[in-house]
Amino acid sequence: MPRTGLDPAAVVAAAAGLADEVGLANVTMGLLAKRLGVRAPSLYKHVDGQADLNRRIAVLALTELDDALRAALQGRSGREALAAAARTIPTYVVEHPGRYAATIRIDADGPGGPIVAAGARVLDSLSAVLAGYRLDPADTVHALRLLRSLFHGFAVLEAAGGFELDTDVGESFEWLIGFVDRGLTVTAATPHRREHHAGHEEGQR
Amino acid sequence: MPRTGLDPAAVVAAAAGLADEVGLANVTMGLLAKRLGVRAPSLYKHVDGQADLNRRIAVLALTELDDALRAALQGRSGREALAAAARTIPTYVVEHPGRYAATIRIDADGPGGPIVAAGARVLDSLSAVLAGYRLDPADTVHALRLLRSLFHGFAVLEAAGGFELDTDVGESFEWLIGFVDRGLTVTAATPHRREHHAGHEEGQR
DNA sequence: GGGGCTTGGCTAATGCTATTAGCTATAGGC
DNA sequence: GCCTATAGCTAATAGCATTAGCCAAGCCCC
Repeated sequence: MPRTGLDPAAVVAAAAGLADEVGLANVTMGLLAKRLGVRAPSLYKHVDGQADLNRRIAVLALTELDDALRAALQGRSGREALAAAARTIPTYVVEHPGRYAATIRIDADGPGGPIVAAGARVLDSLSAVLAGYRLDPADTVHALRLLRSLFHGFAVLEAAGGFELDTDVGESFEWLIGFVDRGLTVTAATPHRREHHAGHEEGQR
Repeated sequence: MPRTGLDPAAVVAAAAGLADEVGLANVTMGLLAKRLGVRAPSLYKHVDGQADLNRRIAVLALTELDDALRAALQGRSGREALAAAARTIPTYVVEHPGRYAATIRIDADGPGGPIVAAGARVLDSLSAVLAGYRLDPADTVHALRLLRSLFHGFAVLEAAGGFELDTDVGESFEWLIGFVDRGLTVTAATPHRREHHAGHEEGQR
């Protein structure tokens, strides 16, 4: 039994590739082992079972996604940056559906965990998009959540083939970017008009 | 072996409840059978295996969600309708995470399938929200996709506990509704200015 | 009211999955 | 050139979905 020279990174990379090819759910230890020219139990010398494997794929995916985002944002700002970021995410999801799926079905990972850290870097990159709009600081968190929800939702629905109608998805995408861009622009111009949420503190000021 | 009086609907209902309690992934045939006071193989007399069960849960969830949406939209329009719809979805997802999860991990279902039909009804309800804004018809499809992506993304992220920051999620939610409402209002006022997508047809006109 | 067919429930068996235990031989440090 | 840590192996266990084949409960119709 010759040493194959495996290490955790190689196992995770192979698993990620396999996930993109056959779907995350179909990545069995046996199949992955075969891909690596090894028997299934040997994988446990490198990763700590399937849950751990999923977590590592998720970290890989978030890291790659963040790299792609940073590259796309290089030298852009404002609407350009927004469009670039918005395009990057669905592109990644379509190219690497298995990897991205791993980021969704995470089985918890403490606040200090590597998944959260990798996710935080992605959030930082998205924040960079917002920086160009010079929002009121009080609006920034909300806008960030808007972008996250929107990009995530759009990417997932597109990857799942959820848009049945025949109107071109790319066209919707451009429309959507324009919509958000205009919205953020006027938000920046009229900073933080405090919405009277559900009746609290109306009246004065 | 007394007849228990099961039928497909009862099995699906039990499975949906179980999914909400223990998570969709942990709904095993054995556990479901135990819940129903029956042995696992007996379930196959009512349901065609696990894939079929998932599909049926998805249809149930989409139907319930649509009912909730219609109820919430009764007598409302414009921003009121938007807010009501937007609130309904995350509420449903938080209350029925297992059921909603089933709608995401669907393993395809032909264009005529019941899942697609149920999804279409939800889309119709969302369309009703847009009706109040009197958008240019050319904008409607895009706006619909915006709402879907946004609501879906927000609901999933909230249910997954994806919003780490300490700023109140409810506050973000109100902010987000205001953002979309303002955006849709101005879109209605300046109908369908054709975006020059990616460089095509600029110049004249 | 009884005979027969439909059918919902059962047990037993198969095959796939992840995972653990314990062995062996290899590669690198000295 | 040995010694040790360890990458890989085989064998075994346990949980899962699913199929095959049996049996009795209940309903329809006479």
